[in-house]
Amino acid sequence: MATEKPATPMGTVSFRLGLLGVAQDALYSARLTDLDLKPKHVALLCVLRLHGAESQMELARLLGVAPSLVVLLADHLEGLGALHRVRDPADRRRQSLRLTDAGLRLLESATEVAAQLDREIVAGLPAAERAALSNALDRLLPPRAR
Amino acid sequence: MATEKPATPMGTVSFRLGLLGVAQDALYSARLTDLDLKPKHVALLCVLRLHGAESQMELARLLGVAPSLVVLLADHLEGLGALHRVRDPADRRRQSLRLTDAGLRLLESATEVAAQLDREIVAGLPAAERAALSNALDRLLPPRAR
DNA sequence: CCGAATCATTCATACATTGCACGGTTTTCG
DNA sequence: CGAAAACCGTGCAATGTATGAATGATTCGG
Repeated sequence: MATEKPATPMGTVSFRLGLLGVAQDALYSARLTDLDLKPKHVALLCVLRLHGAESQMELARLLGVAPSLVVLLADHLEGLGALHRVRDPADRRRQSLRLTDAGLRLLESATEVAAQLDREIVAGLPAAERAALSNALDRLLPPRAR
Repeated sequence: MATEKPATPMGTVSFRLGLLGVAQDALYSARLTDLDLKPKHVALLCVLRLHGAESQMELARLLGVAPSLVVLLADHLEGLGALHRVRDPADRRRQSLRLTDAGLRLLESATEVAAQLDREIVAGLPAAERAALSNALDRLLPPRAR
């Protein structure tokens, strides 16, 4: 029979998920240095690409970070020419963040870096397990991030 | 057929693993406030419990953090009465970190917190997928952490 | 026995993130 | 219509986390 009460958190899924995820984040961050990006910048680009966002506030909510951090992330991405800030004419308090062509290309590069990481990391997993992992991640990811 | 080139890193396992893992780490950290612990403290306790360690240097290597951070983590845990520092008589440069009974109980509490998180998080997963996820985490975790 | 290497520790520093306050804008409602 | 309240983005100070370099004690190699 399986262990009912694991002796340490190492026996739980959530703790190991945290360990692995944090390591993964650090690794991805290291691989992104050439692109002058951090995982959070990439996350912002992803949301912009996949959903779009009406305002920086909405972005902050979707990313689960403070609005003032979105300012800094957007500042940096704007500095890279990855996006424009456009005042929403309907509500001039809001800034619409628009992905540029350069931003799209940057996102593609970041995608390739992540894909390369995938090749290295999940190489050792049998296909069935890999699919199950991918599936589980989809289900567990907070809806706001999708 | 599956998508050959995902449009964003959101299509990769590693990126989603990072997102989920970082979120998981933050959530676990929040749940640990009552115990006055952080996930890193728990990780240290885990290593001590599961493998033991001859020195703080070895601990740093196993945890993948700077030796100077182990000092701070051990300071805090010693303050909680979770462990003792004992000079290794064979090599008096080294400190042997010994788990106390209180440390064991603290680790058990931290384990229960993680187990509760497991119940909440993986509740929505079918048993087969849950097992596959657990299995995949075991395989992907850097050996040093096990 | 002496110089190099090792360990734990301290310190200064870098970095990410947050909360708060502020100026400009919109909405609510008397 | 107009004033008060709410909202958005931004700047700034503060917090917490982690690192690398310097220090002192100890051990190891030749």
